[in-house]
Amino acid sequence: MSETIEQKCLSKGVKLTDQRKIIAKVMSDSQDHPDVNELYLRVTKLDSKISIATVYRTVKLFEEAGIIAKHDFKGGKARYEEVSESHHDHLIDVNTGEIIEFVDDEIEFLQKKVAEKYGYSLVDHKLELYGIKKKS
Amino acid sequence: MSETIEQKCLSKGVKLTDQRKIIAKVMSDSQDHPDVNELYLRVTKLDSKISIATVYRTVKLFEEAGIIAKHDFKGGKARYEEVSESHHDHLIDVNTGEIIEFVDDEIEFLQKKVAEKYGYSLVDHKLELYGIKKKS
DNA sequence: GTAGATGCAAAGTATTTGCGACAAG
DNA sequence: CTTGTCGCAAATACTTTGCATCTAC
Repeated sequence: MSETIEQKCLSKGVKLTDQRKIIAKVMSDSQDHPDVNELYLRVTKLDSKISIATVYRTVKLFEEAGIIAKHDFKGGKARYEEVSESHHDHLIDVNTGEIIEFVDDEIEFLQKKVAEKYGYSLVDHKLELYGIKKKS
Repeated sequence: MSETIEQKCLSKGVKLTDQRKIIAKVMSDSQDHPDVNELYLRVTKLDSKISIATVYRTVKLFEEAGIIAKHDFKGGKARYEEVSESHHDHLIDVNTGEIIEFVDDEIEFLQKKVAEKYGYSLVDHKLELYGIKKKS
């Protein structure tokens, strides 16, 4: 891990309140992709007085600062994860909800090529694969 | 166009009410990716008595029958389009909101390969590219 | 005739916001 | 100090649902 969320806040001029420190810690410790309510549950274990409004405000802030990433997987709720060094996409098990992170350079390259073909510069992309586990 | 939405309803045993016929027509005539409210506006131009609840119920029904596709592009609202012969993905202009549909067989193939690699059968996927138009 | 569809309004979710109190820089 | 943040509750946006009525098959 190169830079902690707290460090990123400082370098981006985001004021570090107690609540934000706790939310930052919870995000860092999360290996999954929690939604706001799940985040709220984890956060209130560390400080029971934090309100869900603050969690909403903070994830939005962190997202706009490029510190965490927002996903809209099927299910209606926004889910978040810390932005890491390496970009990756998601393979979602439609039965269990389990999420596998993967990288495929070839696909990345082809995406850029498609955008170019239509006269665009790629600024962002979203790739989600939904699958069912094969019996082995 | 091989089969109309109405024909698909019949072959899937979906009862064809007047409201559904109108919603089917509006979907067929739409070349864009309307959200439910936009759909409601278009539908009520043809029959002002259709309620938005029926539009919600109908798009859900059509989606479950595989007749139309639901997308969750950035913006929070679900958006729909008729399912056509050819599968395609979307390139979205982040400035104008314009949506370009594209197909890239190589990417399709690689997606399947990624899923296999992790022991999964691909049942669905979502690929969205977000770009800005290059000055030419 | 009957199971399923509709319209309406009320109820759910997910998320945002106004405001007075409070805290970081 | 002063600007921005927090907690609370009310507000908003999108979507679903209970119920009495109506309609396609």
